[in-house]
Amino acid sequence: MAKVDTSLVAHLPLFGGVKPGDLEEILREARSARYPRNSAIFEQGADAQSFFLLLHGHVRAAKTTPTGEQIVVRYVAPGETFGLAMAIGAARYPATAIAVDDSVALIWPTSAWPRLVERFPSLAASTLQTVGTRLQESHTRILEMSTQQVEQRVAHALLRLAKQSGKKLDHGIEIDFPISRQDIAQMTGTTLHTVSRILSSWESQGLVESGRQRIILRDPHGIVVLAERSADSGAA
Amino acid sequence: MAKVDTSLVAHLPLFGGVKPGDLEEILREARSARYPRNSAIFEQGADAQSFFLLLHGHVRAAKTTPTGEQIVVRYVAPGETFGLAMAIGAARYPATAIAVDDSVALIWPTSAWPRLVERFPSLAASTLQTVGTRLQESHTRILEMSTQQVEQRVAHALLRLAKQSGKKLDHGIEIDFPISRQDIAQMTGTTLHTVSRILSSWESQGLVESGRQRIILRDPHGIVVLAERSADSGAA
DNA sequence: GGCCCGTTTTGAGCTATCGCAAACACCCGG
DNA sequence: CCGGGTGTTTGCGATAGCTCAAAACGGGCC
Repeated sequence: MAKVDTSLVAHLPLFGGVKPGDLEEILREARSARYPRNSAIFEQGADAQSFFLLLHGHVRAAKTTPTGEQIVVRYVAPGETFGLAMAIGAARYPATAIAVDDSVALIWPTSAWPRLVERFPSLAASTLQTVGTRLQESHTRILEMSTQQVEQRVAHALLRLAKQSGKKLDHGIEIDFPISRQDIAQMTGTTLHTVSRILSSWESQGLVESGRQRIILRDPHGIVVLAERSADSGAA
Repeated sequence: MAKVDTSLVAHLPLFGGVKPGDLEEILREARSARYPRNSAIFEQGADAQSFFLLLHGHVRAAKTTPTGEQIVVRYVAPGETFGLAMAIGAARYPATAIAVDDSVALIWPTSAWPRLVERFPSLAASTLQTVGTRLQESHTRILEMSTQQVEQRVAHALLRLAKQSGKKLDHGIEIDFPISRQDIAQMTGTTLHTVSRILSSWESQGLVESGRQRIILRDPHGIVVLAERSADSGAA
């Protein structure tokens, strides 16, 4: 088990109220692991034995229905925690986590959590913040799904991805990991067909440039305009 | 300010790790207030000056878009906390809270939160659990909105309301506060018209009995069956 | 007791989006 | 360099649910 350099993670909000020396103690309880692209990190319904902090790569958290339909709960970017089932009192993971790119994560055993929060109460506080923020994002997503049309929802989704994991190019912003039409459909509550049609249309308007599991926002502002349009006035 | 009887609230999960004497200290920081039916407790966007524990009545938390459309985030039942913006690091309320029935709540000033969690770390832990549970419910709701038809979503919504706030009658379960077709529409991402049609149809099948802001589930099991039906086989 | 207002019901047409199906493009491995 | 497979595009019909409209209903207030 390689020792983790504290400087890599010290600035994360998670460790907000933690002294550098203490940070080392926290990290000592973790190990790290590599996950190749498309490998599963944990499966929905499995025992929540660990929680994670992503160091490199990108992870997709997805939830599956009994009938096999799936939605993408979120994409995890480096510096974010995931698999926090235990902190919220769940014994099993409520979703499946897949590395969408070669990824590296720190891993703590779930059993270490009670001890850690007792010793470092600020961990509970910052985790509460994190989970609270996700709850708000969740509500925003519900609001969008309830009130907006598919095109607007896709626009919002792409803008969020760009903000979270966008790589700035001189001719736009590229989403920095492989993402398919299907994935976007599962983020917005629609079908890959509809997403494909929308992206095709946008491409012809010069708003995006896209290909196999790859999307570049050429005109982010134009997409913002689309996203905020209140359901009338389509293109002629 | 009337003193609050600790026995009323001691059993709540929120106060799980708190000693009875300490509980008294926590309650001393709170005041209580009455909210008449249909009055606002706080407005979306307002300064989050307080957080609340509902003692009696029912509260609807709703989120509004810039264009005036609304969704119901959740209904709060007695014993539940709401308005926790501060715990999750928000300076303003992300939703509006309305008493849907004459209600009574305990109120703490937001400013007391840091002190309370420092003194009683278990508060942070139990709040984390609460928020985590809500996050999961939120994800479930997104999953439903993405994969189910309106009728199933309405069925699920009513079953949840019945579980949370159902009053058992000999001829069914009544939802124990005034709730309109519009409210249900805003919980499920549809329109009051569609909800009305669905309830009419259910009524003719003997599944429910309903009227002005009033719903009784006459055949809860039948509704469960509806809720779980996988999008095929309608009635003949 | 009658009136007024918010809620509910119901009809009829419309359309955004789905579902199915088929052709296509691109990337990787051999 | 070619073959196979996954991901993407596009056409076409079907439809669930929306929108608009109007009437009926029910309760509380004066």
